[in-house]
Amino acid sequence: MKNFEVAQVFNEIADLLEIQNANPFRIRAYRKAAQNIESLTQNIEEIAKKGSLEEIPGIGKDLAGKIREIVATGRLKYYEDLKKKIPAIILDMVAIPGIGPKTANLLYDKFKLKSIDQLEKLARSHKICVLPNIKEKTEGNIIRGIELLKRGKERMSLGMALPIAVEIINKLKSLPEVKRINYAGSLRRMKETVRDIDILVTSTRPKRIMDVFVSLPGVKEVLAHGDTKSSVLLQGGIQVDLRVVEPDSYGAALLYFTGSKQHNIRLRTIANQKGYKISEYGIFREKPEKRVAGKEEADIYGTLELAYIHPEMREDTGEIEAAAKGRLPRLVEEKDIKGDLHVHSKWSDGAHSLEELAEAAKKRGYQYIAITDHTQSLKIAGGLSKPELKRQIKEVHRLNKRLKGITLLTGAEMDILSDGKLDIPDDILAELDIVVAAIHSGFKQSKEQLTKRLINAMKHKHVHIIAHPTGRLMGVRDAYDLNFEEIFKAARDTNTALEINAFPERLDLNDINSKRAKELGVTLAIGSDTHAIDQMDNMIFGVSVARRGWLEKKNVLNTLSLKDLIRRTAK
DNA sequence: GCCGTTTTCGGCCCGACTGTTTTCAGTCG
Repeated sequence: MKNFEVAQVFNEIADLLEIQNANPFRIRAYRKAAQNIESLTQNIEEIAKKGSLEEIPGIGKDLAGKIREIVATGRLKYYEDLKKKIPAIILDMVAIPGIGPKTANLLYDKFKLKSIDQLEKLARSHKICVLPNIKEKTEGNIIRGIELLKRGKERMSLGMALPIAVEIINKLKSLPEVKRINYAGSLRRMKETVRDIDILVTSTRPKRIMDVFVSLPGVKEVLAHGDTKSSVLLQGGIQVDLRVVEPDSYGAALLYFTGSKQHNIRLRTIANQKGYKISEYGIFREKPEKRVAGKEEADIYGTLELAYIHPEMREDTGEIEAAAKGRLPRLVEEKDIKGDLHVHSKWSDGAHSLEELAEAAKKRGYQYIAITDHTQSLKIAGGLSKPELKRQIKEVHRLNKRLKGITLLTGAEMDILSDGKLDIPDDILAELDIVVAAIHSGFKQSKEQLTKRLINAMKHKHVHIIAHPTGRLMGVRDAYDLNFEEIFKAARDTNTALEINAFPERLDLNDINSKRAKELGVTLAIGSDTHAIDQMDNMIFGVSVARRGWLEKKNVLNTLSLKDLIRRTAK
């Protein structure tokens, strides 16, 4: 049983309770528990086995019992009973944007609906407006909500969202009315996927900014257009929310819109305990009411006697406690990265020559990059045979004599065969500076087999890094199931680095696994997996995962200088 | 349903926008 499966049950219970009009705080307790379980770095089954479920924040006696039942039987009677009481169509309706529990119940009671299609027909033929408080506009909203749902409000990758946000910001920046502007939300927290893009602006003339925003090119539909808050849909259904506040409220608003929701709730609770109130306009002393701060985020944290918390950590997974004790990690930054240890060239499936790659790396300020082309069993990617690899090593050495200010490291991305062996013999591996190993086939093996396969590769005396350890490709292939505790311990014991692959569809290891790996003393390597020069810029996404995993400079292999790296990788 | 240097009971973050009203409920973030 995986953590996210337990979390999903609790989230669905919360949805069901909402429809039943249950105590909102009880509903929140389920959602909070779900979120905390999802962000655990350890497997919930093992925590249950140890009997320490109630140490998880938000898990008390009752929920601990429910978790034990799920872990033991794979089911939860309470949840199944609840589902029986509520028609599935009501749950479906609540999933439509704009329809909440109240409206869904009302619609069901009146029409005894069987399907969403039926609801759409009723709305289109103006038969819903017989209900109280529903007129033509609401019918229109229901139709639009159904269309939105059908199109699917998928989360988009960070790599897709960030450039869109930057483009909109650049357009709005040119307005003289715009003072400060930044993106917020899960994008600023650099979550691997984001649902919509939040942008915050300070201005004393919000109306004009709103008018420009809702008529930007690319805006397909305006969802809301108020004085301080507007929402639009871009082509492809991407939602962008814009909020305008006074300059004095910038910090408070940025804090609020960056979230996460759980982080904000914790801060507001702490504020209450200390006699303050936080809103998006500032932090206020309650009696007598007086604004204390709000212009900068750091001032609000400061008022609560907390150290400044970087956006990537704001998930209420212990960062607030750490900030109170002054024990926050000093997060690794992009400028700490001294080189890239996962780069492909024309020799296999990359687009550029060794020389072009070296020049691009130098421009980025790197000291080194490792050329890690595929090896022979990965035929589809033009993997190198033993003689080809030998020739490449010679070529790299020859180039290094000529290159100034950048060093190419010899390397390869070895294929880990289905039995854990590598596809190139040891004598040549011994000549390489950096050996990266990865699984490219046989994904369907059992958890035990895959775990063993990776550990065998780590035990190999020449392997330095395991690339994209779980093999996931977002939207294409799920991560394969591994025993992470064993993998991490083996990585630590064999002095093998695990990769955070910076490719936006991979980001593998992810944030949660990286955090656990660090806790167990594993070193991580952030690799861009570049196949074309532009992709070197993806490094920022890998660094974001590292920051979300609380990693410091010392936890990341490629923050080492060339000299230290060579010393460290001499196995 | 959880939680406790105010508490084992009584709290639990806070505000904007919309559509329908004419002071507010519902929904959303």
